[in-house]
Amino acid sequence: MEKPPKPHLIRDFALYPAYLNRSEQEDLVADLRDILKAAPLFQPITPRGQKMSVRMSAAGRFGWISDRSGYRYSPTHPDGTPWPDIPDSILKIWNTVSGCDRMPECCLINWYGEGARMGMHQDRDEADFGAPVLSISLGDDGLFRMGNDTRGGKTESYWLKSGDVVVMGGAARLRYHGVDRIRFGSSTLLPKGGRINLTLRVVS
DNA sequence: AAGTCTCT
DNA sequence: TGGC
Repeated sequence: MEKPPKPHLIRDFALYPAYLNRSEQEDLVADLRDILKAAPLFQPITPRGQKMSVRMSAAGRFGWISDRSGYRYSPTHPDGTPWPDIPDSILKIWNTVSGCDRMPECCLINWYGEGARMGMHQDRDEADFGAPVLSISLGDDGLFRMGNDTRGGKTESYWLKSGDVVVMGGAARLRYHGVDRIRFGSSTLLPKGGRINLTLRVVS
């Protein structure tokens, strides 16, 4: 409970650069390996039949999934099994920086390989927008773009690096955001390269 | 109700 | 932007 230094604050979007040091990042990756053994990455399909370029999995009571019948939180992996628990190493980060009294119910795991992107979207499948969304970057640099409460208008871009933590709460909670590109191979954290983004959310 | 898509 |  000693950590958070002052974040860069941009319109209620808080960026904690280098929040995790290298060995903390390595410990997280080791925890993720166990999770992904039980809940393998899958490639979601949008309701209109297009493959997303990121690969996903999750931990916690819910994972976010997309398929032809829509976007939703699901208590099970597409293979039918429940998601693994969110490890304490990750819950600790939530408790230290989220400023939220509820625990996260979903730890989404997004793996971005070479060329993977995430289109601009809002996180709005949750029941309580009072709880923030917390994101942890691991591996290759990713170009994150923040927009506004509606589509269009001016946006701001930031290169997120391994170990960075971002909190979208308050007025930033429902802003459109996305990932425009990955600098594939820019980090040595993940042996196969790529970027992992962990997103913690209260969903119910 | 669309919606993290792809196109300009 | 379009529209399962």
